[in-house]
Amino acid sequence: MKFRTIKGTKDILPEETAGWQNVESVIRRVMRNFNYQEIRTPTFEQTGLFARSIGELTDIVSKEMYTFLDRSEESITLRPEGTAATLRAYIQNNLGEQSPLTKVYYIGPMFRQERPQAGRLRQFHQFGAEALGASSPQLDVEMMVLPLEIYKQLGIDHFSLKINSVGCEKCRPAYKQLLQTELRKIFTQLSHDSQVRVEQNPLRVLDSKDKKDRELTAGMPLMNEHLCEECTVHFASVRSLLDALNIPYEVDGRLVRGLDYYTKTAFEITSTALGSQDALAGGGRYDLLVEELGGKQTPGVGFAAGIERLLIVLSKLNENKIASSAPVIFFVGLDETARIWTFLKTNELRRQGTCAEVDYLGRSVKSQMREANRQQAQYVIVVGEQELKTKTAKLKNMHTGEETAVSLEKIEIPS
RNA sequence: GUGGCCAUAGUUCAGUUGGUUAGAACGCCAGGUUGUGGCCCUGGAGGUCGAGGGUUCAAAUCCCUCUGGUCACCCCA
Repeated sequence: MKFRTIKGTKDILPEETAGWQNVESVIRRVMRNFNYQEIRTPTFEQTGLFARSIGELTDIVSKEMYTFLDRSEESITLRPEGTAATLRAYIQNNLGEQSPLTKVYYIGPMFRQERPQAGRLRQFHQFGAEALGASSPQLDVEMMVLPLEIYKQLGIDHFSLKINSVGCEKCRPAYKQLLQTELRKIFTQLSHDSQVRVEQNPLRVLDSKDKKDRELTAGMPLMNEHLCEECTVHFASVRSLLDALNIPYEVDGRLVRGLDYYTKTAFEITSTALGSQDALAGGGRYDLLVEELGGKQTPGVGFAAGIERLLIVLSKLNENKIASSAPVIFFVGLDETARIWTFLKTNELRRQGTCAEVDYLGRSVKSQMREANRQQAQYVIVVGEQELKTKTAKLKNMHTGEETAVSLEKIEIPS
């Protein structure tokens, strides 16, 4: 075979699209109910936008981005996530000047050049939301409720929500130093990856998946134990709002997440139905990011969720079985005259809003009937010389096998 | 980026210790009396055995390289 999809990319085939569309429509419906409006940004941006927002030292920026020079030698990157571009659009179009609070959602492909595995692709799809302009913990909670509600409406009830507070510019630096001092004491025993992080991003050491690192850092001070007054209150509000909404969650003091821009709240939703890539959604607050990207100081919160991973969970639970569309009526033409008539009639019905189909391959009656059956057509009308002469035909119900007379002038389909 | 496993019809898989024209099921196509599907029956098409090299009288089968897939590490959606 000459051409294949690029490693880590996939065709979404006709038999799968009904399931995708169903998921997308639930996402859009829930977003609408929560009063979020869709935003669509380009799939590629200036490389600097991502480097600046996500963080130069993160894995995403340092080794996973699809970056290339375009013909004018500008460095371009295929978006690895949705927040950066959304905020860029927010700033560029002065959305903050038009209303004090902006609530938007997006849905579309993202790109990261990682080694593919279960639940991880190089082009994958995310949906997510951002609320810009308010620092209320209510919005932090809304960002958790949104994906949970979408999952619930799709029939998923088993997931776990982990939350943490990663502090702010006031309390994080002091904690960071404290943690670094502790980490340096056990430096030589840490895994290579963690050693690198001790200086660059010590909080991430606590989030290491390495078993030995976990044991070594077991008694270490946690960020959420060293929050400033403002962050403490904020975190407590988030928790009490979750309690009030009866949403089960777990405080995980080690949760940091891989993007540098989070402040205060960080959260993650995981599912045991997934393999080792078990994160279904993640998000958090980013009160410094808009300013970092050149906008006015604006607080914000958001989340992002993977659609492929959601579909994996749904298929494991045997949910989201959406039947693809089938013709309401299938015409069988017997001779050339009838074939032309059925083709024209099919077009007429289609334009009136009925899904109709004919045979285009010049097949036998038996074959045409088989085709109608294969396509799960609801009704079949066989048209030949006789039918065209009398202007009446038999409407066959393919489910019951029953045949009733219909006028070819005015085809009425029982509802 | 590192590692394990895998690669045979459209699909899911068989294929003995290397040995004739590489099989099955499902799917697809066509028939089973003059113009009717589903079940059933009959027949048919469809494979450079991932690619390249090597060992051998002989390779789908053994060895090497590459490519692709998959899972895991790392990280994340």
